[in-house]
Amino acid sequence: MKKDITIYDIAADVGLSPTTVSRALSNHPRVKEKTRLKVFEAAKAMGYQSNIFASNLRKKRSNNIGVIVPKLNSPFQSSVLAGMEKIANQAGYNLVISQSMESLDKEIANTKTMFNSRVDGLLVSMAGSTDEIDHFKPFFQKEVPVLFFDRVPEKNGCTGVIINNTQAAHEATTHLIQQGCRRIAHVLGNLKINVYADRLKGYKYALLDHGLPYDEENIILNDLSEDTGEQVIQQILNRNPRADGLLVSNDTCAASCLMALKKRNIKVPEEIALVGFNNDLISRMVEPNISTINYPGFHMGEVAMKSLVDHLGEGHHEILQKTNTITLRSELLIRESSLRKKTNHDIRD
Amino acid sequence: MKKDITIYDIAADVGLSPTTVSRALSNHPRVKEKTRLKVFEAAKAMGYQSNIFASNLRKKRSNNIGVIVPKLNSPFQSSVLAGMEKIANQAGYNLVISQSMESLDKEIANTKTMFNSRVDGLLVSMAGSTDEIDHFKPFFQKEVPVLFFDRVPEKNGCTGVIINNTQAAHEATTHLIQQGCRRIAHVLGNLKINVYADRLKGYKYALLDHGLPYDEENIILNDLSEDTGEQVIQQILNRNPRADGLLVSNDTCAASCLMALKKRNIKVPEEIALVGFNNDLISRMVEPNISTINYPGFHMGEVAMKSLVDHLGEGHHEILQKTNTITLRSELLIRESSLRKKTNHDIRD
DNA sequence: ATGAAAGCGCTAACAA
DNA sequence: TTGTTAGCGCTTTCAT
Repeated sequence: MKKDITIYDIAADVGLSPTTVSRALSNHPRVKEKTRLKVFEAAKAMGYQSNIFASNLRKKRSNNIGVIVPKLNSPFQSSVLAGMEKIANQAGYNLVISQSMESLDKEIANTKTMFNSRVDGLLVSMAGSTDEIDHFKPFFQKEVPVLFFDRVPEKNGCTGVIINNTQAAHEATTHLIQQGCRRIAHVLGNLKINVYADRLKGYKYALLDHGLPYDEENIILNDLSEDTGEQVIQQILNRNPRADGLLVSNDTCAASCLMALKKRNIKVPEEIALVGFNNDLISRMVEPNISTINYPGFHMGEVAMKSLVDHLGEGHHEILQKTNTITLRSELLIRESSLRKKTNHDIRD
Repeated sequence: MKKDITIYDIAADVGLSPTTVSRALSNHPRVKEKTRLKVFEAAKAMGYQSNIFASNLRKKRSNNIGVIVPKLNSPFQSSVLAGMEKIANQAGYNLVISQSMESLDKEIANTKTMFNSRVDGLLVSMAGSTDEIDHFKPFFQKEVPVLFFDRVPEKNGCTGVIINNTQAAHEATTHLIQQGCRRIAHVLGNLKINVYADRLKGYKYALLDHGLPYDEENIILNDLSEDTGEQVIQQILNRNPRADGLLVSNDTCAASCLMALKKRNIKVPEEIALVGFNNDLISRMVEPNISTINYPGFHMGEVAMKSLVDHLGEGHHEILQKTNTITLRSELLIRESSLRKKTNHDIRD
């Protein structure tokens, strides 16, 4: 490997000090325009590449932002990441991404790695099995900003970007009730996760608000993956009277349930009305279209990254504390899978 | 910000030289076990965090691997990334990810950023508008390994991980012909991209092999996004006689086409048989299920990252040259959308 | 098995 | 506007 060109080489070449070269290259205002140009020219001619390691060492920052997600290959998470990348890129930050695979151990390991690689900030959507946040302590202690999104710790004092899951589930459940459903089953992921715990609350409250009984047997827990539908529907059919409404916590599982229902010639929405979550592509593509909660992943990514970047840029360490939680708007999209009668609700999509 | 603990602090504490502390911390063999333990203990007690910037500066490597994809939020790309993350994580590398948004300019900018941040290696799936690879020259010159995946440059000499797109399209087209299709339309993305150019070849050869005419009007180009189906079907219906087979270059667009067909009560597969690409979730969820090419995204990510990591680990700069192209197996999954008569082909899924 | 010394390339405080 | 000086914290010869 041949030796890299350094600012010393440039300095020697143009007859200036390394300091001036450094300043010129970083567009420091107190450098004569002519000097600046001369330096840039020489740098280009000599094939100079700034050594970011040295710069990092001096400046004590990496220009990297870490992101830890449960799984990279999920429609929601990848939308979030796309939004984050957009903003980070604009702001001149690099994105270092890792996945926890829903495992606390991996999340801890990833957090450690992120800390050791000295990211300037960390964005986290927590793993399903995570029930404590001790592993973020090093960040807190060192005052490296940590911002949670979507799946946030219950503990107070953590900053996060979320939607109002309680409200969303309440709205969806209410809608089902308005469509005439009286026995609504609710399919959820791990209740340790705020997202699902909150939705369960919203579901309960909606039942309560309409004088319907809450029955634990209507709560079905699984990992919401694409092949869970059969089992969900099986479980529903085992009961008598069976459910006439189904609120599923993501569209993949909702679509899977729909398939299982269609296989058995159970009419949707007439016999069982169905509402999903996320507004994934699939909810628009299956037949009937699945009513769903429009969950703004891309936007959530943008907002989360924007707050972090602003925070880093301005250097006040209070903002992130002040704005403790950012709640994004979500909305129920009513489609064929739950619409039994025409109402004032218009189908919007 | 209070001062960080350094190896000097530890050295002072345990009464050793910084050198020995450094060696102990990196498990150098020529350090007495007892010393090693003592150092680790002190490090832990004092809350030491290795300064990776200094280490990078000395070792001239970042432990980061860069990845540039066209879009983060695509089912295929996010699977690839998941596979890459898995391997990189295991091997102790961090993933720095950015997206080109299908734009050459952004790809160039991202490449520059990756180069400046001194990633140890780069994985790239090229943007649609990229038709030259000059922007990777700095990497080539500095012998930083660059490995392409899926969308690779036509130019020889670049290492890449791909599937045999020509063969895949050939197989799919042949299948449609065997199902009795005689006028097969082919929906593709930007033909600058090897992926689509190769598929077009495979499609043509298959027609040729079966004595069918190639008609350019059967080639439909668009961005394969979720709302392209209407337009595709419109275009097909404008012709007389209309197509009786449809090969679409991804499942999202295939599903969209399917919707448009169903809307018009055109029977699939009877009137128009349909084959997609990628084996995305959606191909299994719509009705009828869409026949598709199983495109191993996750595996492609694993393989690409594995080759890169191996290459970096072993330090021989030849391997990557020798194995010029790794071709992964893909396969046609025959489902309802194209199966007109029972054959020996079993429906596998 | 341990240590001394040098330097990776940059930036920031201070000086001129 | 430019330069001098002094590290940032680590690793790596080379010596002991």
